[in-house]
Amino acid sequence: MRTYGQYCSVARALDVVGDRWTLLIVREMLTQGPRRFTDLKTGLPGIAANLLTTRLRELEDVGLVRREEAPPPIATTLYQLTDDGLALESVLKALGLWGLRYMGEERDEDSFHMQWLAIAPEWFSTDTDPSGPPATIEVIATGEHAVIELGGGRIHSRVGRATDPDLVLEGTPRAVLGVLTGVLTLDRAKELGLVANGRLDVLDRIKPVTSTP
Amino acid sequence: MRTYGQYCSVARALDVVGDRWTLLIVREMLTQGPRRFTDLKTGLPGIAANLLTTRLRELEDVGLVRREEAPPPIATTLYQLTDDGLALESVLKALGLWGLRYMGEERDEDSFHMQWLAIAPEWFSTDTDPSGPPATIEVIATGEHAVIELGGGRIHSRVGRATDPDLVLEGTPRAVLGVLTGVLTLDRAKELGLVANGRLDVLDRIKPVTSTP
DNA sequence: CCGGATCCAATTCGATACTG
DNA sequence: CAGTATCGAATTGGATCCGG
Repeated sequence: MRTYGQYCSVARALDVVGDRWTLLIVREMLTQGPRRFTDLKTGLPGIAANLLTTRLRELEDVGLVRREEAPPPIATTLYQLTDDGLALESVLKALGLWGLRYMGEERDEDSFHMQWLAIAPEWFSTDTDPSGPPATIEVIATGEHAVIELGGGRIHSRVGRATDPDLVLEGTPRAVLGVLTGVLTLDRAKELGLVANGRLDVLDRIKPVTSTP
Repeated sequence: MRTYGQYCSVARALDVVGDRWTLLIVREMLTQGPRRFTDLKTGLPGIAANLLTTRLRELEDVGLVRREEAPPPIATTLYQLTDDGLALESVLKALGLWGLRYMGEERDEDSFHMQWLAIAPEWFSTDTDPSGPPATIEVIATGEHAVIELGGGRIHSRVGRATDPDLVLEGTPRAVLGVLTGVLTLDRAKELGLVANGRLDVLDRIKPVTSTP
């Protein structure tokens, strides 16, 4: 772990999590919970196995990750974030919110996992009608499914299928992400191939969070 | 600029600002305003000149930095953040707030600049008495001076000397930072060598911001 | 299959020296 | 002051191999 050698909390933070891949490894465990080595490798297309090994050991050494030997019948080691690791959520939210400005272009070589899209409305959007009735949106992109649930002023999302959703959205990752974060109007998203079936008014409740915390 | 190749806004953000030194270069311009090449190099102890050149060009290419040829008598080029660059403030705040947990240890080899300390109360603390009278704190560490001003619920800080401050704090960077961010009690800081002269009650108005935005 | 370890090529970084 | 040029050191990426 190379250090910047500066007595500054930003530099200190980057000393710990500034290396390549580190924050993306944290993202995986933060949004998915305890993961096996192979799960992490799958969720991080392009990472070399030895580098993942190295990073996990570094994260363990600085106390951001805890490894747990799962008992039989699983009989494998699980990697999970400690409280200090979980506290990085605000950093990932700020980075992801800022990075939304670069989501306008989809590159052909880009990999995609539904969990990256699913977290977007939970982190970057807000329900403008907190006292409104609960609502469920099912999202489909590249054949994968996710569920967005609104209720009590909170937006929660997870990978998987919904039973009896109020609205179903299907399209490219970009089109779906656009409407769920408010950077695309529904009309514009439809021009990009989005198909929406159900109670479209639910979308009016979703607005982007204001940038400055 | 190596890319992670993931359609995820966190990964996209790291594609742009995840390289070594990049966020620290942004920190300099964000907290200090437009800077010359040499100013940046001075504020970033340890960076190689060629790497600074490379990073500045990359930042310019992605539209986060604008270079401006200052007219005579300055006759030099100034580097400043664009609006997209300024929007990284929330990322640096989140990182710096998280990184405070690592400020407990001062390493002998660490470099220190007053501007790194001065930004701390502005970013990581809050005035719990917004309707209280304006107050001025002068801070001295390693021979450098800074001014912290409270008033109207805001905390503002800058490098330099104060005229007629309500309180003067002098000590090691760690001791001063500790009291200004609320991670050290005044008594504990005094044990670490802090000298405080003036209206100590002003310190009671300063509390750490809550972690989650 | 899972969780690595090992090896090697490609890339990036850091230190120093040098220039207009 | 504001960078280039150069070169060795360190890091990263990719492939392969291995014990349970």
